[in-house]
Amino acid sequence: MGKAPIAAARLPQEWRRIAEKRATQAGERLTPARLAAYAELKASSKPLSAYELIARLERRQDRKIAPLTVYRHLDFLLRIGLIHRLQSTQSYLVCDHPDEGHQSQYLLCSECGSVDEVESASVDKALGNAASARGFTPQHATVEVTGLCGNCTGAVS
Amino acid sequence: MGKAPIAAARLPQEWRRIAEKRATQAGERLTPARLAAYAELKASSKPLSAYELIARLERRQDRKIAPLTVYRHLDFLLRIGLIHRLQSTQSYLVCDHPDEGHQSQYLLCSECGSVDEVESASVDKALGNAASARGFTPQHATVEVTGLCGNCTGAVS
DNA sequence: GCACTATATGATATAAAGTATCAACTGTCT
DNA sequence: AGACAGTTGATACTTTATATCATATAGTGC
Repeated sequence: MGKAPIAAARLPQEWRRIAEKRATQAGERLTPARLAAYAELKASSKPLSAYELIARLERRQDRKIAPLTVYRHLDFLLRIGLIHRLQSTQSYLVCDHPDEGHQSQYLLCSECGSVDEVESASVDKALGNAASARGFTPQHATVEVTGLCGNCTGAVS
Repeated sequence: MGKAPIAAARLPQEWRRIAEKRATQAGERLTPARLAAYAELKASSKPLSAYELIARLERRQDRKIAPLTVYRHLDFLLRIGLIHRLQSTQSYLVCDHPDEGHQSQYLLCSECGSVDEVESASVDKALGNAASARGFTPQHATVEVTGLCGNCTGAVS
């Protein structure tokens, strides 16, 4: 079995560099398979479920891929902060702002499926206050708002 | 088949009345099976997964219950606002404040599993601002913060 | 009370999402 | 090249949730 290079979705150089940097910083390796998963998510206009991602990778690479394999890639990408998992839809999407120390909120349009990633300091602060008022020490916040995006607001019958 | 009354967990009268009121207001029926599911969740000190709930109901009623049945009861209870689903743990818990028009946030302790339901107006407001700044019309917000509760903060090695 | 209708429940099967275990490969360091 | 750590693959399985179709039950008009 010669090593056929893994076919991957097109990924802008800029994003590839960010991914490499993050991996290196975390002391992890950005392998072709991991990169392929990342590129596939990046190429999608919408968040993908793990199994949608598997299907797309299988189509592109023309071979079977075990769920566990992709879940490991997703774990890796989550771990180094390149992607995010939407809890309310059990799907995955690339981080728009893969900077350090971000705490994001997500606006999910129930009409068109688009997702807007927001970093609101005031939301962050309000949450911090609410938590500490209860003696609670926050580690991670899941903030996902469903509703209608700008395009879809008013466009619904 | 005589109708054996469904065995249910003890539910304080006050909560039962609230449940009946909410069901009536929604024009829905609070059947024994639905009430049993509600009582079982209420009796639990922690959120339950759907299948944990099924197991408990089966034990209490000493019979098999199909998943779909319980999911329907959960849907009902969610619909009329008596319970809430935690997205980050895929589990269900009774609403502490089953008042109208509540928008709650949840503090989940990763150490002891306890959950604190919070209604912070400032979080709500900050979220509303962030959304409208993007032309986004919110319908529902999922806000779940994991961390350490008051009891567990500092108690961890 | 008795049929009528809408809703709720039950039985069975299946889909979707995620994990466990163990073996084989790959890349890096020496 | 040899050894080690980390990564991937193959197979099976668990957990979470839904589809379909038949049966039962509760409220409504007579």
